[in-house]
Amino acid sequence: MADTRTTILDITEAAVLEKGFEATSIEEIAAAAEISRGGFFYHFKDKNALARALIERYIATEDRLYDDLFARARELNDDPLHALLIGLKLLAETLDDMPNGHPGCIIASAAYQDRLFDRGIRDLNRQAILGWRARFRAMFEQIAEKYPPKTKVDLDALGDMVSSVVEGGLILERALGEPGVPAAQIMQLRTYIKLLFAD
Amino acid sequence: MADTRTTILDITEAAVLEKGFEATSIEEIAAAAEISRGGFFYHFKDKNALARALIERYIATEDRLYDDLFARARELNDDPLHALLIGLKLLAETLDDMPNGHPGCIIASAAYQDRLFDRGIRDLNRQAILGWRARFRAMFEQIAEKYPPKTKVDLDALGDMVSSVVEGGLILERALGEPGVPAAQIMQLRTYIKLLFAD
DNA sequence: TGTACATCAGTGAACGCGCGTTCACTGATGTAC
DNA sequence: TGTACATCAGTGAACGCGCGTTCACTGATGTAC
Repeated sequence: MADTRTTILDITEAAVLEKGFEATSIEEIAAAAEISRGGFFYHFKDKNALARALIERYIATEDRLYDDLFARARELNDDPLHALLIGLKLLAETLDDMPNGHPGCIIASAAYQDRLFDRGIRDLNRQAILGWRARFRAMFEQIAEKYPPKTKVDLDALGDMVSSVVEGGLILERALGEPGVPAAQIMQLRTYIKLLFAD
Repeated sequence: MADTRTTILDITEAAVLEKGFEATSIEEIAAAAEISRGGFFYHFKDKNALARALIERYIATEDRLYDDLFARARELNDDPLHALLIGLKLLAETLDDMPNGHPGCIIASAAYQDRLFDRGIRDLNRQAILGWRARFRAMFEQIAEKYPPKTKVDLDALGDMVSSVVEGGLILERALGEPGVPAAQIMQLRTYIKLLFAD
């Protein structure tokens, strides 16, 4: 079996996606990991440390996902615009393939429960989102050089739109109980980018 | 002074926007309303009834806001496309004028804490979002009739995009501590619609 | 005009439960000499 | 090869606090006759 720490993180991730961080008790995590409540505190000094570890792990995974996806897209087509359009399609497919809710929810939960967490965790969240803004902004700059946009456009806001549309889509998906919203929203963003840059 | 029930709802709304529903205690609401904890339960049978009343009130307000905004826009320009573009600009301005966080947060909180609430509240949330989808879808249908869209487009997903972009923008705004994100995101959506329909 | 009763809008003490956290202790494994 | 000690990965009982909720009671206002 995997080491207990990883097991705890896996269990917590699933529980948080299902019902949020505060509603997930240490008792329940410990039971699922088949250790006692006391045993849990051997691995994490308190509940905040658990949240931090979870978010750190999620951000690392998400960064790797974006790296892979857009590198793969770039291999398929060397043009910056077409690579991004392919990448967004791959992203939409990936979002659809995540049956138990995309871990993006974890960022959103943290944003909505930030009173529970300490400053370090809020900074983590913040840096992750700024990182994604910069990542996509860089792509858009490269594209804009080759394909002058049809209208003047705020590239930071456009870079944010990836995160914004995924997170917003997740909220609708949860509220509606209707899967596939984030993927559909990403495809809308893709159409927007196509209209904005392609001739 | 306003009646106590309304005072309680106002206090709760502000507190929920600041830190979420679960983190807002009845003790604290009662203290701010200058009544005892027991007195609170004279007005609301339990905490769930408070949540329901808050969300009902929010949805009604939001519906009225959309009614007003797009009616005003339609008065300024009778063309369906241009009316919508004006309406979105007005919406962006309204979002920027809400200093203490837009109550949209309340829908998002409810989506992220839905384990806390009963089925009735989840249905309320669901119906509200479906209502907004239908509202914007109707506008897009009217527009598409006059201005054939440049690409095939899923009008339901496009209708959802208003909610999705506002909610997603709110998450970024909170996580970044950077005001103005929802408005900027709405302006991006506006550009998309312009490129999609206008010649 | 006075009396009896009902309703409204609370008070404030008490209860019980769940939850995060602490702490003394334990058995298994690893390391030094 | 055996002994002593340290570290790892826990156990399980106990503590205390906050929170939602209940309940008997109360003073002010309204209504019937």
